[in-house]
Amino acid sequence: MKIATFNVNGIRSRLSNLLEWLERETPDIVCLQELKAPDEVFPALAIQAVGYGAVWHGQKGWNGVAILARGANPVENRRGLPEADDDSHSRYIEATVHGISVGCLYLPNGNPQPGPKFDYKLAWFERLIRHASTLCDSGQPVVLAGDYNVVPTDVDIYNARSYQKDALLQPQSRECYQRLLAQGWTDALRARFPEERIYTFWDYFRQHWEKNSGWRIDHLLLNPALKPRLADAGVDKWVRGKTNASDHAPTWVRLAA
DNA sequence: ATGACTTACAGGGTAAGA
Repeated sequence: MKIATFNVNGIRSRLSNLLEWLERETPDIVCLQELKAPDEVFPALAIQAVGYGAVWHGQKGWNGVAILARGANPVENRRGLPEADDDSHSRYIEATVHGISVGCLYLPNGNPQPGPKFDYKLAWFERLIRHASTLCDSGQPVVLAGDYNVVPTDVDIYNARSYQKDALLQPQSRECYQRLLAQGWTDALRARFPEERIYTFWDYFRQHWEKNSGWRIDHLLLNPALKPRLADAGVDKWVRGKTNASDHAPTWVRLAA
């Protein structure tokens, strides 16, 4: 079973790229972020036509998350994190698929920092950490996947010095990520490749894709009930190399059975 | 310090991304 996360940077602008990737790689479960579209225009029919059921949580203009399942309909457990009734950002959706609980998240960027956007990022992260604790200990297999907007270490970006003041590299952001992992989660890509530089995002500027000047910010976290099934992990870089690509590439894990 | 790109919203320039 292959589970992937993909920040599409606009589901309408990226639909043909998304469908091409789904048909070529046939992931079983997909977490999407940055739909940038209200719920009523989510392209459910086109996605269904290539064999996927979906649940989605969008909004006008930005943010937006969805979970797709090949040959199945995800059963939605929640939309939005607990304690976030006044949060207008669509950044979290959770569903059960093939016996696995799937949390799909789009963590706030937080730039510029310091400032209100960074405060919002850290507050959102704290709510995620509290909710993740119950998921981690549930005894059920859980994957928590998405665009975390955190560069975990200096090995996870092509040039950490250039971005020392960026919200994604701040000690507070990294400390939150480490506290999340300390609950018992496994960062699947880093577990599969303990040393290598692996990137999941290349911005559109200065030919960064062509020069492989990337960042690792899309993560798949497995709880202890799921970790024993981790068989492989990777990044579908070919998707980033297509014309009209998202600035992120699909990032995935393969599970036994 | 800024801008380099891209998307959405809107029908032009601004907000947002990371």
